[in-house]
Amino acid sequence: MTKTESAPPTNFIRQIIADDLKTNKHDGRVRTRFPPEPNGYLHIGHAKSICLNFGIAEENRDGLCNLRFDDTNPIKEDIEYVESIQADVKWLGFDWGDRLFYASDYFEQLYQYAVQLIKDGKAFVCSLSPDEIREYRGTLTEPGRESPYRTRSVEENLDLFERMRAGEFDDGAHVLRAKIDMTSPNVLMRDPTLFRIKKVPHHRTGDQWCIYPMYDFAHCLSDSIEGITHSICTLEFEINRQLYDWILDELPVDCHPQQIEFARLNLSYTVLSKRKLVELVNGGHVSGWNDPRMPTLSGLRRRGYTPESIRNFCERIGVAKRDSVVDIALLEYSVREDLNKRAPRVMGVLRPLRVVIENYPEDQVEALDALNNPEDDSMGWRKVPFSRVLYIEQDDFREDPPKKFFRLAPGREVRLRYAYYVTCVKVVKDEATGQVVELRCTYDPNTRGGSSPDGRKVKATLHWVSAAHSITAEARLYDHLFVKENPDEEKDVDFKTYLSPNSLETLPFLVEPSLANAEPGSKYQFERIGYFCVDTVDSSEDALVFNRTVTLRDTWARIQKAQQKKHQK
RNA sequence: UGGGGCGUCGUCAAGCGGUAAGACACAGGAUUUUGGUUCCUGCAUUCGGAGGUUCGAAUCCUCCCGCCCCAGCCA
Repeated sequence: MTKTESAPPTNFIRQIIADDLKTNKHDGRVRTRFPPEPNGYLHIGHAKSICLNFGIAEENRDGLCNLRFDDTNPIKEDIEYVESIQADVKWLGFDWGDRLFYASDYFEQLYQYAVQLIKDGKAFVCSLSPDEIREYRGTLTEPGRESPYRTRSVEENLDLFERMRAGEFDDGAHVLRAKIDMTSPNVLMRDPTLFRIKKVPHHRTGDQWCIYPMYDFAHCLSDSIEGITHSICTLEFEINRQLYDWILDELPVDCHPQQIEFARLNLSYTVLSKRKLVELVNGGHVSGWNDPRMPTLSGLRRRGYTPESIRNFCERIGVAKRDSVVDIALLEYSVREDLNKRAPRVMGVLRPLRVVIENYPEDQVEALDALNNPEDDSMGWRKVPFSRVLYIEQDDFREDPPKKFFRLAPGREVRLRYAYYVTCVKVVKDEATGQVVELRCTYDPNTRGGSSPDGRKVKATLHWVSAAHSITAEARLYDHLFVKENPDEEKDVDFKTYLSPNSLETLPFLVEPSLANAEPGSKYQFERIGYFCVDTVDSSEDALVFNRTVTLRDTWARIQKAQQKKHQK
């Protein structure tokens, strides 16, 4: 064996780290962190970042990745989110050990660092109003002007800052600002705000604080305090790097991590911005953060996605700096690949067509053997009841079969999976509508199990369910949330106008009796239909609910599409 | 029109001066008791464009074009 497990594909970040290791830049340490703000649920885009940060730590000897909540804005944050985020990271399969941190753990240190900056004449208390600050900031093409409060003495600044902390002032009365350069072409460097007053209780520190650090101040210092070596973030923070470095350069810290930016994930037919996801939840367009149509980790989990499939997906999409939109087909491919190996096969009928086997004894029932997974014999066999009255899928019968339609048609013989060869001898229609309501068939008793001693072949194998033995469950058929590949392509059109009306279709589902005790969360392949999992929220023992994770690849559907196109020409 | 980034197949993405990996998608074909899986085969004479350097350029230089980000007391 020359190859064991293939190493994760390289990317520019792994290269930087490899180079740093070579030059012993951080004494050979590799320390990353995943720093979510607890103001929403994690989505597949976060998974990319989690896999990157935790993945890099796992790949390197003594590599570690911290989980740190960037909880510097109590107005938006909530304990509900810190809990769901931890659950999601764990579910994905990553472990932060004892390194669960919060920026709020560092509030006192951060305050002291700010005091240091004031003492060094590098920060001042500014009493301009928010509007005035904006005015003074200038524009992208014009330099800003210095605040009239910029020249306050160190003593006055110290006093004011202390009183800000003590709660003597109202929200917005003062802020602490860094003294950098109001003419900088980088607007972020024009005396950025470091602390602001918010008389709001914090989900962890309660009413201990009424001033809270801004992201730019808290993030770099939190990284430094934790001894992070590589601070990996998304592209929009590229311009923040200058400030990140400024703060760490001006303060007496002994760890100055390197910020590295990569492109965030975009996925076709969905949206991945917290703001938009919140909008879908609050607007009632989905049932919640864990609606199986949501690209959130909790939604994907409920939909039936496995952590492995998501990690494989994240590995396949790569990491780079260019904006991109990954085809959702790649995500779907990743679940199918995983579920194909592990999901037991079962049978169920979504749109039933009644079939009566005329030469099968009225009261006879046979328990036929069915293989649980052709990909894995160790998963064993099960019994499936067969009787005179069955249901097959409406799609599996055509009175006038078109070219290349191999399934059942008048006079045609097909195989019922693990059962018998049957031949359609009569089509029963509703007199009023002309609709096919029942098929009369005959079976060949010599084909029990699905093969014929005379070696004759059939072109199709159909799934089926015994009418008297099937269980009626509910199927929830999910499809893309949006009809447009890139729902937020046009700036002047609300992304919600592209919400798909067909993202959820609910149908009764006739399933084989072996499913009677199916556990919530368990995953199955309904043969010839797709992968499903038992819903963890709405399913109960006497009312099973199956969520369709993803369909099987459907070559016949593609042939049909091609034929339709031909006809249109 | 300030600054910071980015442009390689339909979609991601390797490539780091020696003559365009891989994956998904797509199209054929083989095997198949799932039109599933698996397995073959095909799929960028060309790297946003134009010049230049070089024996040799996607890789180096120059100019141009296009896209993204920044003017929260959000992160």
